[in-house]
Amino acid sequence: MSAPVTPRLRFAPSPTGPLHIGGARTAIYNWAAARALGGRFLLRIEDTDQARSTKASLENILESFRWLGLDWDEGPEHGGDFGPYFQSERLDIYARYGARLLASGHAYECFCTSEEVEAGREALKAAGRSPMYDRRCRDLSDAQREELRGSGRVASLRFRMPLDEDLTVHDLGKGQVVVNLREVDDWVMVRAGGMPLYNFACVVDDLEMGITHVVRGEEHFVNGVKQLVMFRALGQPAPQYAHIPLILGKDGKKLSKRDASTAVLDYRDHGYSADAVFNYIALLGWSFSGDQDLFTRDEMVARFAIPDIGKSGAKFDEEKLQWMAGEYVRRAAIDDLVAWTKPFVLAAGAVPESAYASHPDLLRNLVRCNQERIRLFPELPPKLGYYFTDPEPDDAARKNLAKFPDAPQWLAAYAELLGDSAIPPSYPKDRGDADRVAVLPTDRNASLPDRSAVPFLLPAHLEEDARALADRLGIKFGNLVHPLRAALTGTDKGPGLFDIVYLLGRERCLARLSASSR
RNA sequence: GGCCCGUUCGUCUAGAGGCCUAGGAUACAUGGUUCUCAUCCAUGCGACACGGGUUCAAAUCCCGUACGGGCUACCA
Repeated sequence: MSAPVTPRLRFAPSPTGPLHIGGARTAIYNWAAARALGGRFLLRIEDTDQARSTKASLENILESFRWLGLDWDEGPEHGGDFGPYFQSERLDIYARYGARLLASGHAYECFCTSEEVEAGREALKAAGRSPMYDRRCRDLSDAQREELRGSGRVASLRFRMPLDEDLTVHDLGKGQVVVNLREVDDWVMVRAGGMPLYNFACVVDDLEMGITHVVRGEEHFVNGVKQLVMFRALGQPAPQYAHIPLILGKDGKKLSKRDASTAVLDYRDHGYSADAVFNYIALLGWSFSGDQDLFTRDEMVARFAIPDIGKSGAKFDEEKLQWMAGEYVRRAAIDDLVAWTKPFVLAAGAVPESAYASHPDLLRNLVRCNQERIRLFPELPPKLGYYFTDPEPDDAARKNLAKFPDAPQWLAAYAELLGDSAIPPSYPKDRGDADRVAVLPTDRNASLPDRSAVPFLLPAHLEEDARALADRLGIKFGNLVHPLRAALTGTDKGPGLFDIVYLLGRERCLARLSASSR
């Protein structure tokens, strides 16, 4: 009996651009599979294309991982026993494998130039056959090789694929697929310059790093075939591959920038909850259960299995992502939500920065009062501005103010009522315990607390008093509330009006009322 | 062109021969709650691509067609 093998999975991006949604989904599935299997998850950087690899892309990928909550056990910044984890630092290892495959006859030197290979392809195409390398260097004699070398040509290394074989591939994503190997090129393993290419380096690393499962996009299916054959040539077992469909845009084609932001961090910058983005991406091609769309990372790990990944392409639907972002906002712990929205609030200048430190409970209440009214973080600042700056009434507010000629008198009456009431002072004054005593928004189903038990009248008391005032004035409650809201907030929508009065405080309310009833 | 894969409400999906007059979510519509908006609740709208088989029975199995996607680099 052989020893149990620790499952090891990897995500192996090339740092040639920001991490995009599709890559993130692949990463999530590999991560979840590693965790579900009780294995290890590693990050390997495939930077053999020196011309296109950048440091900024690497940083972007790592930051995307951190933001999404994907932790890796081995790789950049974490080390590990199977390093180095940058392919550019593993060149000697590739050289060793290249020599070995050359010696065993599984690889051969090719002296063709790119132009010659391309010309050969064109010729085949013209003859109605599949365009591929014509294999003219496959069976060169030693003498011929020396002659080519002597003429100044530099060899690349090609893999000698079987010429005629039906290979049965067992793919965790696609099931059993029979591939005619004659359809597959003698692919280049090492460039003429000596740099290894993807398929070659990938096999060496997956082997050396003990990778057991690989989940990746189906654009890699044929690569998988090449890699399988190379593992066989090495006499080593290949990982289990799962090739999964791509994420599509609205037009049904591979997701592109035309459809939506494709970079993961754009969603961070646009104020989406990271948990929501993780959850939504995970759902693109995998389902938690028949009737539950929202789940945590731990819940996903508890249920995830590679064969359950869907077989057909999923379209990226930004509307559902937004709904999900809203769900996560509504479920968020208040201190998290305050922290997440803070950069957006400050950037918009909606709240003085010092207020976060001097009036934390006021901030909590302000955010809580809007928690069910926003989906993305940038939606919050416009709803907070009027607590700190006198608003300019919008059209709807103006209309509510002008609807009844008597409204100014009603507002004056309300101002008088407020003037005689015990309500908290306005920011930046010290509001004492006001924002701790009242945890807003007010629960309409809660019973009315005793007035003598609290230092200030609570919103529920204020409402009770306002209803009494409306009765005295002989008007409907709504006729008082609508102009009042307009005068106080400059708009016709928002949290419960008496929560607003409470949060606005005495000075601001009275000032705005006197301005409006003039 | 060749090779490979896929096809359930607009979208994401559940469904692994009878539990399906196909379930959930989103979106949309209507109604309810409320001082507004939002939330929430209720209801509605809406799909097994098509054609043949196999079977007592098919969304589920097989074949074909159509449509869609991927690959076809000295990129990954």
